[in-house]
Amino acid sequence: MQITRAGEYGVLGLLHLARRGPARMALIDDISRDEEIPKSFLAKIFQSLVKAGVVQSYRGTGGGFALTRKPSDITVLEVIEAIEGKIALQRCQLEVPDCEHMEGCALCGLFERAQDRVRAVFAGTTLADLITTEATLPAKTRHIRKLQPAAFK
Amino acid sequence: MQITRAGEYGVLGLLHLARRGPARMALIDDISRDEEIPKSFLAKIFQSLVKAGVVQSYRGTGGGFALTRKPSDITVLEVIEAIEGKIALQRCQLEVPDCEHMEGCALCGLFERAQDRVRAVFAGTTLADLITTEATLPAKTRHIRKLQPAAFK
DNA sequence: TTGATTTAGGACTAAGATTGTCCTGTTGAT
DNA sequence: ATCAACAGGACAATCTTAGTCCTAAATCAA
Ligand code: FES
Ligand code: FES
Repeated sequence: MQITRAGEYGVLGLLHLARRGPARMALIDDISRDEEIPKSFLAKIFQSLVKAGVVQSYRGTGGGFALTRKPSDITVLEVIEAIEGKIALQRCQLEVPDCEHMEGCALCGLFERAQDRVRAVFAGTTLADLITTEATLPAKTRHIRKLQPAAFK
Repeated sequence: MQITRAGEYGVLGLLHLARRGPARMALIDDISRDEEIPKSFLAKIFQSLVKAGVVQSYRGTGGGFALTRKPSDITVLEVIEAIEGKIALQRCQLEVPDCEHMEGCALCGLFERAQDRVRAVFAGTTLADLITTEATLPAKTRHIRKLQPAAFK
């Protein structure tokens, strides 16, 4: 599976949360508006993130979502795989492989190596890293501009 | 775009050709049968490879397909991108980006880095490499078993 | 307790991509 | 001429993506 909008929206949504600072909550409605992500789709995505334990949800008035950990402890890999399932460059690389050329095929090994590289890149990047990078980008071309970074413990 | 069956079939088809040795031709019919790839689909795929200059086609009786270069001069990247277009982990990475979060978004940079790694892996592997790897795999689990490797000049 | 607010979860759908098939050429050899 | 083979386009079935929508459940507040 490739990285789809769902994964991208998930990371962007969490970045929004991360920029709010520790334990600050945000409504789906607000995130959706600020990040320009379809609301009901984002709601669905955040359900996966709750299940994966990346965020916690609170219902009712004054509720919303909050990160369960510091942004520097949440990797992009974790977020994307929580939403899309394990990253696989090709069907042979899935948990239950469904490629009929299976069993030690040379090509498979290559796909696996490539996939490992991708996962390593994502595993080595946290939400905090992305926020830091964001700060180095020219302000007018930066995607998220509604909130300033805040300190996490 | 992820690596799809078309790309996989393309590489497998070329490996078949490579195993035949220099300038030996093969019919779509034969490749299709030996590699267990749907014939008309493979025919379509090979059209792209002809256009990309990786193989040459000969029509009429005694025709078929032959590699235009040594297997050690054909990279997997080249083959896959000839068939599927440029490898992109995500839509932001396409030639004409269609992501509305564009313009210096931090996430984009990350996707780009991951994608570069993938392309590097594929760019660093040739058909000859795959054939060599194949030889180290246990015979009964090897995918392609119809032909033995032959020396290319 | 009633009602407003907010997430949870499932069913559903439209559009697009993938994975083919099929038919009609075109080219070349005999 | 005729047969063998690729070329190319139109078409179709299936799957995936990218959502929407509706009902329920939890929570808070008056
Ligand atoms: S088993 Fe699918 S490409 Fe090797
Ligand atoms: S522009 Fe699409 S994720 Fe950055």
